[in-house]
Amino acid sequence: MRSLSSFLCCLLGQVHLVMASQDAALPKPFTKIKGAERTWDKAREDDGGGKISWVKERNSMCDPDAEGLNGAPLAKQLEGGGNLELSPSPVQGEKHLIMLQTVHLKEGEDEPQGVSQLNIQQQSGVHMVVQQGASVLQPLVVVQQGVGAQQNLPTGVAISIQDGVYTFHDVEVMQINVLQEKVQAKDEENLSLDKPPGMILIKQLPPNEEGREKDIFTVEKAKIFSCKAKDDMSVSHYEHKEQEEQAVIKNTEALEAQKNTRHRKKGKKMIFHCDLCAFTSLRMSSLNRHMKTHSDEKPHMCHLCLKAFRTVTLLRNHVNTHTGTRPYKCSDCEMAFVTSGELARHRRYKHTLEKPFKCSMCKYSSVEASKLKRHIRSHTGERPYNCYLCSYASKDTYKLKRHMVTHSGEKPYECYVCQARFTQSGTMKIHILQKHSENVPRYQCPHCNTFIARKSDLGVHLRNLHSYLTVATKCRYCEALFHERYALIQHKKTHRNEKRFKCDQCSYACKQERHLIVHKRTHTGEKPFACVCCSKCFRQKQLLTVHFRKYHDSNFKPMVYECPKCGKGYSRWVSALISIPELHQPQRSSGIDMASRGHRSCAVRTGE
DNA sequence: CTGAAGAGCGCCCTCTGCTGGACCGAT
DNA sequence: AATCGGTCCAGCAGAGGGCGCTCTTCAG
Repeated sequence: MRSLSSFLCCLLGQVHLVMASQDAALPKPFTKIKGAERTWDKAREDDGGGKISWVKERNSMCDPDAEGLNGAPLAKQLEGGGNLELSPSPVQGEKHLIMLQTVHLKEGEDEPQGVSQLNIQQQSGVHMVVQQGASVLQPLVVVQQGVGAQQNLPTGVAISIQDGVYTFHDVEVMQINVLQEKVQAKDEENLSLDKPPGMILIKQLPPNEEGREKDIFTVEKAKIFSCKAKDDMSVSHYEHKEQEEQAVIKNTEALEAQKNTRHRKKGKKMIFHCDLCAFTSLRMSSLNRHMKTHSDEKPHMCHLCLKAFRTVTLLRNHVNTHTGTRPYKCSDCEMAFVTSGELARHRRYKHTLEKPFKCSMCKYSSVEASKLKRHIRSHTGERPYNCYLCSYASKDTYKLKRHMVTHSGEKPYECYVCQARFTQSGTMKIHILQKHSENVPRYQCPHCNTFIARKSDLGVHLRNLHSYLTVATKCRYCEALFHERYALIQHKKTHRNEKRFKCDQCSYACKQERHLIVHKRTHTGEKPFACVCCSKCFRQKQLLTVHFRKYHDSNFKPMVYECPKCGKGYSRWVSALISIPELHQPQRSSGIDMASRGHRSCAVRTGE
């Protein structure tokens, strides 16, 4: 299928399109509009290198006497069949609202009657015709039955003006309106590439090549309205709703001169369609009711809060929220709801567990279609909601909102016990549970007796200590091999209290290697620590330090521990302590009979 | 014209798991 | 005293459940 951009270029002639794009195969965050502004030459290239014809149009596209590019009358060109050249660039600085319609035809069905079949291009079942005799030239994009479906594209994609991707199934009538309107210089300044999806930005280029680079924005916002397009997952109402509304206003103004409602034959059925959006209906009453959605008229006012509503039903539902009236009560629980739909959905969630929306890629199913749509994003990776402060993009609005807290520094959740503040409610909840609850749940490791406060930390514990190591680790003290760190650590502890460092020259054994090294000096006679003052050598650094302080440091004042009973001084605190029998602490004794050397000696001395 | 039923969007919530800094005991 | 490693803890994001509300469709 030829891209619709080709069609529009075909239709508009020297018109520069800037459009929102959609990648149907791999949806991407649509807040970043991928469709870059196309250059004039690029547009020509995209159109198939001359396969597309161009039609020049004068002030009014409906003018049958308008000249083609080559100066021949338009009607003549049309009569000639084949290629029609359009060039809607009458006066620089004018806006256009193109009226396009797509009509699904059944196989073998001809174009609608009363339409001059100006077959601009026909490819893959899509071609464009121009309505004859209409007050406004209304080219129709005609889609033969099944064309859209054959693309296997998601339903509800009203139009995606990107090469090769656009579907019309589900959209019975589409209009692209190009309004002639004086352009303001300000519009040029406001021109942005970041137009929302579904917005077609059309630049009017001057007829001469030189002026194309400084083109004037003539067709600013030819909005493709489509209620169905809301189904498209790549359409962000979150971000573009306001812009869409502005576009609606613009188009509303544009269409002011036209009738609000028109009807058109589709086969033998009468189709009523809204001029302000793609809404269609077979019933006039439905259209009339729909038209109220485009108006601000809300005649039904709540007497409690003065809020106005379009319908009595809406008002009643609203008033019920004031009064707490919930007429629809669940028969299986205490829940009650304002509407029957809420009750039905509640029953599916809580009681019937019916989940009609099933994911084709996994076993997930959901009660609501929107939940399935959200779930599918976890398969596609689509992240439509972009943070404007960093590169983060979210799959739904709530996560983006939650993320924005990281920029504001806000901590909305406060612990009611210690007033500590948290960014997420879940974090606060676990804080209260761990810090302020009596029966704190702890998670026991299934492989050892370790208890860990948080499940997530148990996961870390399992990964670090109990995961299988393909390469076995050898114990540093023996030949044992272990594939699990925890087992190795436990094994090492068995070496902890054994005197595993043995002297090879005597029976000496010790727990620490450094002690063995010092001991071995008794065999070798090595005394590596020499005093710088008297050249006396020592086997241990500590002995040298004591020696230096005692004999060479004039500032050194040895600590004196005084016996609280007799006042005698001792060089070690333990000696003073054990001098008092009632304070005697055997564990501090190093095996030497300090008591006999302590107060007893003191008594001897004091007994003098 | 009205109301039920259903669809759709939005919002808020919980559960879950990962990450990195802080803390603390063992070495 | 320094280092290492395990646990504690808060921050943060992924995924999904549930409900409020509005709109469309359709039958009575």
